[in-house]
Amino acid sequence: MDKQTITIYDVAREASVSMATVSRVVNGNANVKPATRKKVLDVIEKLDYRPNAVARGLASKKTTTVGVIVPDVTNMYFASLARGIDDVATMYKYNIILTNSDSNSEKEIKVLNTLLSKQVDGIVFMGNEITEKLREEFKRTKTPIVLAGSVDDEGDNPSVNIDYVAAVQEEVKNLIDRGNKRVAFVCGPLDQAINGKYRLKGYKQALKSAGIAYDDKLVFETDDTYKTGTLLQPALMAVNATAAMVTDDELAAGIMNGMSDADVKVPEQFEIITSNDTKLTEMVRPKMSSITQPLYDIGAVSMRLLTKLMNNEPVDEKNVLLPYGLMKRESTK
Amino acid sequence: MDKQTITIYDVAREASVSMATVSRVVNGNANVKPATRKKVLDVIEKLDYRPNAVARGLASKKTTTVGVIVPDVTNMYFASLARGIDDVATMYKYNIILTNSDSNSEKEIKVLNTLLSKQVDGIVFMGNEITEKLREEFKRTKTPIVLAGSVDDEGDNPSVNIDYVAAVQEEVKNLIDRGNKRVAFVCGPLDQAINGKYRLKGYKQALKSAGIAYDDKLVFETDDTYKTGTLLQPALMAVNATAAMVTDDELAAGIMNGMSDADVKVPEQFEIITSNDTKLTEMVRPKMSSITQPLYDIGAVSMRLLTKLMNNEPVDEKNVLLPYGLMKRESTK
DNA sequence: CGGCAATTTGAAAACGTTTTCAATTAAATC
DNA sequence: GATTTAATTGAAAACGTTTTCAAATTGCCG
Repeated sequence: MDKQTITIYDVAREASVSMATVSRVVNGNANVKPATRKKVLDVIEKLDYRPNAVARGLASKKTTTVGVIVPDVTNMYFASLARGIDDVATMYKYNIILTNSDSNSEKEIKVLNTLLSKQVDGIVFMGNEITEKLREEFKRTKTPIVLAGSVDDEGDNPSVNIDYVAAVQEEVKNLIDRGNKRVAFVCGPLDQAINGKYRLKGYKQALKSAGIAYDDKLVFETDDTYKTGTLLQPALMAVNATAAMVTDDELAAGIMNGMSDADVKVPEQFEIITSNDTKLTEMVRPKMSSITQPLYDIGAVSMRLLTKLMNNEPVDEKNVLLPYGLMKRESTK
Repeated sequence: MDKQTITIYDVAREASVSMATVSRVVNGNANVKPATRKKVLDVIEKLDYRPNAVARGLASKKTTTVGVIVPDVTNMYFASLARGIDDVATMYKYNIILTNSDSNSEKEIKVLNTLLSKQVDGIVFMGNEITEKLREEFKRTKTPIVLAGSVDDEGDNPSVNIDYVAAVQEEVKNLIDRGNKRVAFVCGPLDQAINGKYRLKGYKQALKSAGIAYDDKLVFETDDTYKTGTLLQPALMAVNATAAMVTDDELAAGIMNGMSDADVKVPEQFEIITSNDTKLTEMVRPKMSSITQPLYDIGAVSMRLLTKLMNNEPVDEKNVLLPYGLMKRESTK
C-alpha cells in the first residue's frame, strides 16, 4: 500500500554487489570496473531506482539546495533576480527554496533560521535594510550568504550590485545639465542603505558639483509602491520640481501616470528617470528612461559566486560591481 | 574548525534525559512532564540547539517542503500565484522549492523528478500543456500534485482555476453586444488546453449565440509575449477586427501600445479585453479592461488544497473553480 | 610463475533524527 | 498500604545514503 520505495540496498542485492559499489556508480565515481558499472546500471534501470536525496543529504552533509530570501517575488525587480539565480542554480545542479520576507526584519530572521535548519548549502539574500540583529544571525552561521542587489557596508558578506552612487549621480547631472534647477529625489525607505547611503549620496554629489544647494523638501521618502506614486503629483508640483530621479520602476510608473492624469506633460513639463529597467519601463507610455541594471545577471552572478563559496574555491572579488547603463526613452527630453 | 553542530544527543546528555524525550519536547508532544520539559528547554536554549531538518526528514519521511513548478516567475501572473502559494505554505510551516520550467516539457519532467528525489511532500504545478509523458510521470508517484491556474482534462489531478469558458464567453458577448462584428481572439499557444479547449470554446460559444460565423482568420495564436503583441496591429487591421479578446496581460499591453503607436485609438477604434488582471492592467494607459481572476487566491487555495491532500484529509471538491469577475477599465467602451 | 603494485570491491560505521515498545514511575482506587 | 492503571521515560531500531579502511582481485614484470 505504502509507496514502496526501492533503496540502494535493493539494487545492491539484485546486482549482487555491495551498497558501496552502487553508491559509486550512482555518483559517477571512476573506481568501478566497466562491467560492474553496466550490471548495476541495468538493475537501476530495471528497478527504476531513484536515490533519496534526503538520505544523501544526511550522509554527505550537502543538500544541493540553496535558500533565497526575497522581499516579494511579485516585484519585477526581484523576480528578475530570482530568475537569474534559479537558472544558474539549475546549471550547477542546485535547487532553490524561495521565501518572501516582505522586507520584514523579523520574518527575515525567522526564515533564515528555518533555511539553516533545512541545511541549505548556501543563501542568496535580497533586501536592503539589514538590521544589527540580522547581521548577527548572518555571522552566526558558517553557511555562505551572498547579497544580491543589496548593500550592507557594516557587514562583510559578499555581494553583487551596480555602482548606485555613480549611476544616480550621472543621471541627476544629466537632468541638471538639461536645465532642471529643481530635481526631486523620490525613493523607497531611506533607512535602506541602498537609498539612504548610496543613491542619495549620488544625488547630493550631482547637486554639489552643479553648485546647487541641497533642499530636503525635494526628497520624497515613500514605500516604493505604484499607488503611492500616483498620489505624488501635487506634492511634487508644490515644491516646484521639474524632474524626478526615482528609485523604483513601479513607483516611477505611478508618478508618471499621476502626472499624465493631472495633465502635466511628461517629459515636456516634468522629466522622470527611474532606476531598475524592468520590462515595465517599456510597457508604459511614455516609455521611461532608466538606469539600466543587468537584473538577471545580478542574480546569476550572485548564484555563481555562491557556488564558489560553497566549494571553497577562491573568489577574486568579494563585492562585485556589475556595469550599469543609462537608457534614454521617452520620459526625458 | 568545522561547523561543530550540536545534536539532539548533546542536549539529551546535558539534560540527563534520553534522546527520545528531547525529541518529544522539540515536537511538542504532550506526554512529557512539565518539569522535564522545562529542563530540556533550558538546555536547548543554553546550547542553542537547532534540529537538523534533513535528519528529521529521513526519520519521519516528511520534509515539510513542497515543490512548485512554474513556467517563469518573471511573469506577473505566475509570480502572483507563487506568492499566494508561499504565503499559505508558510502558514502551514512548509517551504517551497521554486523551479522555472519555461513551459518546456522535458524540463518539467526533469524537474519533477528531482523534486521527487528530494522527497517533497507535495507539488503545485503550473503550466498548461500537459503532455502524455508528463501525465504518466504524474501518475507514477504517490506524492500529491495540484494544478494551479492550469487545466488538464485528460488527467485526474486536483486543480484550482476559474471558469475560463464562461468568463471569455461573457466578455466576448459584451464586445459583440456593443456592436463589434469582428472580434479577434488573441491567445497563447493553442495546444495549451486553457487556450485551445477552454477560452477558445467560450469565444466560439459567444459567437454562436450571437449568430456570427466563426472565422479562423480572427484567431491569432502567439507566444504570449509583450513584444509579439506590439507587432500585431497590422494583422489585426488587415482582418478588419474592431476588438480583441486577449489571453495574457503582457500580450494585451503590447497590442494596445502597438495600436496607440499606429494611431489607432483605444477604445474608440479598437477595444481590448485581457484575461489575467495583473497589476499591469492599471499601469498602462489606457488602463485595460480585464477578466478578473483572484490570482493570489488561486495560489493560496491550491496550496491549501495540497495541505489537505498531504494530510490525507478529505477534500470536498477536487477541482475547484474560484469566482471570476469582469473589470471595466478604459480599453473598452 | 612468483611477487608487488594498482585497481576493485565490501563491511560497517557514520549522519541526526523519529518512533516503537517495553520499562519505570507516579497517581488513583479501595 | 497494596493493587491497578495511567503517565513518563529510555533503549534501540529504523530511515537510505556516503565514506573509510581493509580485503580481495587483477595486472604487470622479470
